[in-house]
Amino acid sequence: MLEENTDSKKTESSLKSPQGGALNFSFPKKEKLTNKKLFEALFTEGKSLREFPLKLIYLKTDFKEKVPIKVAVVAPKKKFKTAVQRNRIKRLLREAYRLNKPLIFNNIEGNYAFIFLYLGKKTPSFDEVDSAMKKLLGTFLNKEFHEKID
RNA sequence: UUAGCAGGCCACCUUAUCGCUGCAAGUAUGGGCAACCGUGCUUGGAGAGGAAAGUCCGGACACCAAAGUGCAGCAUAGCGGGUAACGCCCGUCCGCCGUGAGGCGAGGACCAGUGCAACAGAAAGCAAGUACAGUUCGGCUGUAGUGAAAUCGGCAAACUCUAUGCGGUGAAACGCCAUGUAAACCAACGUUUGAGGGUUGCACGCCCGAGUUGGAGGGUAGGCGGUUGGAACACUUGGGUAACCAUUUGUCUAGAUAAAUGAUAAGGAUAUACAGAAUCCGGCUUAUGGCCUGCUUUUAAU
RNA sequence: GGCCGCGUGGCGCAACUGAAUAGCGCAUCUGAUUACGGCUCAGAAGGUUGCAGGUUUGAAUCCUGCCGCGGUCA
Repeated sequence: MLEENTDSKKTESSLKSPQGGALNFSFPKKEKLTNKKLFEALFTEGKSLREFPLKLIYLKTDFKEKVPIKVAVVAPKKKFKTAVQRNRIKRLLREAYRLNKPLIFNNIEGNYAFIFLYLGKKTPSFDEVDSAMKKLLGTFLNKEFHEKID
């Protein structure tokens, strides 16, 4: 089932998938993580993966909304003092996630909450964030998804 | 052109694709007698700043069931004007700085009272008195020496006085809805002869008042309104030295809530400073790229 | 978003009612003592008082503006 989906990513059949479509690059409000309790749970119980300059904290949960993943993005205030820098980083992370969504959206079962942390010291370019995001999502899939199959 | 002074303006732009947040219209669907409301899709149009910042002043607005009186406290300080108001702005006098264009100034009062003055110096504020000279011979006058200041005063960004102003708390204000033990249990005090609470730091006064406080144990920390049309912006004419005021016509110009402006490609120039609204305005201060205009000096370099 | 508080040698503090030399403890360095080290004793170095202005004869202290850090709220 899942392998078929990855193979037929760019075909028309996957566009009609009930989960929102493989080529759906949208990032609506539903897919944002807003619950305070979930945040706390993530920081205490969540597992983490690193791919410099990014860090992913994730946790398997259930939501009321029919969305597979909820995502939040963090830029630390200690390293980046101005709001402009923090906004810039958060926008880049969000954009990178949005464009790489199809990598994981069709290969996942259940609900996950994600937090992306930025660990670098300087404001990055989009290419850096994008490549790191791709690697990070790949390792996430390998860990969670293949371990379960085995 | 370089240096300096003052004032004003702009804040990379255009197109395409993908994406985000409100608004309007249409449409599908669910609910409702209906008005409408929720969700999805499509189209159209809008979407951070000159400082949005610091939170340093001044207001609007909201609440405090008296928001009252007195004391305390705080702020301002030539004079005149502007303003909703101000510690802001304009004009002007004076003082200081600069060759100059110009800039800066908490700039009332020590003949109301209290206080302060290290070192040096004979003496630093009930006075006392060195040396020399002069002399109308009166411990009268001058000079020297110390010091910021020597019988003349100085210092109120010393207490203070004078004049004027200020009630307090800030959108996490405040109103409504939802959720949930729970009109649960134990102890103390009390029900008009009043426990306790509210009311500005204190006192008085005033108001509310049948519950309040503590223990043990537990619940929610969500949604809607406030929330963007305003001391608004642009322009016409008139008044005023100016700040500004009056007036004509026109425009609608962000409303997020883990928090909306980004990515990619192409072109103009190849590079883009400081920096992100959070209730809203008027200022001040600080950060910062570039352009334009007028003026100043020696006429120094071309 | 609002409201408070604090900045003094490397660290923790004092001097804040203006007075010329900014003090104390720990740590550091040098010497003495010891076979060596510690303890102890003697001595030394280390400060733009967070920064910049102002008032004053004189500022860590008073005033103004910045910078940094911390706390608090329904």
